[in-house]
Amino acid sequence: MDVPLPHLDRPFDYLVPEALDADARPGVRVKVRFAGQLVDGWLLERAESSAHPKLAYLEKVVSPVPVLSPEVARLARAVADRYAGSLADVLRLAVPPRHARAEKAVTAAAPDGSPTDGTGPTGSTAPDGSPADGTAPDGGAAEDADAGARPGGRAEVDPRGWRDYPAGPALLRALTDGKPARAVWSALPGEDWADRYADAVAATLAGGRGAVVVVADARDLDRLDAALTAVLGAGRHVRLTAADGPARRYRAFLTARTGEVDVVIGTRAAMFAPVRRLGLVAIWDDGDDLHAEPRAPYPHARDVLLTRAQLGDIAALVGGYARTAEAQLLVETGWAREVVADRAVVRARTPALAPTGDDPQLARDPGAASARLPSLAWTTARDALRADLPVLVQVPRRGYVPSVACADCRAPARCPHCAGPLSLPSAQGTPACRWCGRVAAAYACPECGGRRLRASVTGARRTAEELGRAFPGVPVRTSGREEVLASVPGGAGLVIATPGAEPVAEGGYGAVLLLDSWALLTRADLRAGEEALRRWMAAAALARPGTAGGRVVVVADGALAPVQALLRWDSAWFAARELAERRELGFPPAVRMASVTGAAEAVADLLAGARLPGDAEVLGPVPADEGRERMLVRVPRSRAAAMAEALHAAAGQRSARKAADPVRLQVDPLTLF
DNA sequence: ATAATAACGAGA
DNA sequence: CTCGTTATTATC
Repeated sequence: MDVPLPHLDRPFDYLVPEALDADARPGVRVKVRFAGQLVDGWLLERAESSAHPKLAYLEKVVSPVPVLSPEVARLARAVADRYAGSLADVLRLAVPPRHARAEKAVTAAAPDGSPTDGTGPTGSTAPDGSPADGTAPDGGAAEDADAGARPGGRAEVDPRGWRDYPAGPALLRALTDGKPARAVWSALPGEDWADRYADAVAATLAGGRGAVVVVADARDLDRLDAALTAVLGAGRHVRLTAADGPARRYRAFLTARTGEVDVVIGTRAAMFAPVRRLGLVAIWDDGDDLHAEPRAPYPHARDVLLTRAQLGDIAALVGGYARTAEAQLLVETGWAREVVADRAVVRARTPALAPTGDDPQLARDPGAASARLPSLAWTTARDALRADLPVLVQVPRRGYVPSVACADCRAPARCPHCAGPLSLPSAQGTPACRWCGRVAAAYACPECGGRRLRASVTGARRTAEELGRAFPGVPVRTSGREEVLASVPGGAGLVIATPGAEPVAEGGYGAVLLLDSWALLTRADLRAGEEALRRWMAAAALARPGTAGGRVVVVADGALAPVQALLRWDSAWFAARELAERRELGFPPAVRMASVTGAAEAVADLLAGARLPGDAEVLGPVPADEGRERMLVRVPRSRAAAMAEALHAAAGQRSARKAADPVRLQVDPLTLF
């Protein structure tokens, strides 16, 4: 039933009139009379009988196309359960709105009009206790390198692109063999990740199965699209993204649903794409916050894809230049195997990386001083430009959440009681926790013992003009929110980009400068360090290797862990450290958290009615925007399913008695404070 | 939203 | 004890 009320989140039985019998197949959209009015719904299954005494008739079959495949239906239910949401909400994300004209065009092209049923070839039953509910996933780690003889006659995919990663060729073989390999891939700097994903997709196709690949934004999608077209030729894959508009999106969806193509690539709108005999789900740069769906129940593309892999014996590939704590958890639990290069190869490929203090007084070169660049950054850029190589300058956007850090060592200040972030109500005020509200009067930094706190503020933003003045005669390009450049030519030139908008340079950048890192690192966010490293690595990966003169300068204290990880190009090390810290502090993904946001009484009401697991901790309240407040519920991962069910049920009770003020439930919200 | 159903209370 | 009215709760 396509109604958002949580207490109606269950199937209802209807009689099928004779006239609709042929069209009323599982997966079609229907209209039924419900509580007196016509509502949209999904036909989930046909049955001979019903326990319900008085049934109404199905009113209408909206379209005979069974847009909801059995595999996606099962996935949607699992995702709803994981995120304490309703099936209807997930289906709204999973199946794009119908576009009649697009439907006509596609069904005319595929005259049989009968989509394949979307289950994997193994027809395996879903093991319950998927990664969705947080239990340590069992079995199914990536298959061993020597997979043995394969059935003859299959096209072999050239594994050379993956040869820098010892486990890479085995991964491709496993994909071709249809094995549910699961890999966490750390891409080398300079790696053409899109080509490697194209290899993986081609290997999957060679094994007779399909693939879904999700990327964060349109630029990454274009790149992947081009790589796939180069490897597979045109017509073997389809793009599925909300940005293409309703008609094209629905058309792409149907092309996949009818089995016309076996490969769907796209932004997070593609994570539920129905693909025939799905054999591989892949995500690139899973740390990008664009992978988090902003509509209820706020599922994350990585988690949806991994749930999908778990439910259907499907291979999974989680890749990026930097590794997230979530990906690290997959590795540490044995659910996935890491695919990384040997240190010697890493060393050979990385640009020369160096930190530098950000005190502009140190800049003795007149050009550097005028641009307020640290001396090393300026000379590095100058040398690259002299060698007729492009220079990338990464500048964070403005607008960071103010937070409090130790004035001595700059470690973010956390509440001694619940490890929430501290804030300073006023310049001279006592710091207070933004989670539990406790006042931290006698705060002492756990890192250095310092007792003084400072509010972190962003420095003045360096502008393109300033840099242009520092390097007269050099062309300056900008790539940012308004206009994102995909690539720039290879000659001398300055490129100023905000994180995520860095263009690829032909032949690689001679120098990459990472400025204002201080602002990135002190954001009041659990993921500040991880996010900073992710952005730096994404930019630094565009530089030439050190052996070819590529240099990267990060304006940050070289002793800080994220900076260390960058200098050593070792995000696995950082992710392991990050995950360990989150275990200690009790943060996701080490635990499962849910946030309950709404009017104070409504939040209290919901939590009072929730039969939470005994070991659930309730933190808060803390003020949220627009006079609402927020409570956090924390449980061990083994209790994740129980917590989600309890919260969903409590929301159901509220909606059943028509409680007016809405409450927002979010499981593992991206930002905790 | 609306209809059923349960709960309640007053009057016979 | 029954009927009429009002809260409650499902809604095929």
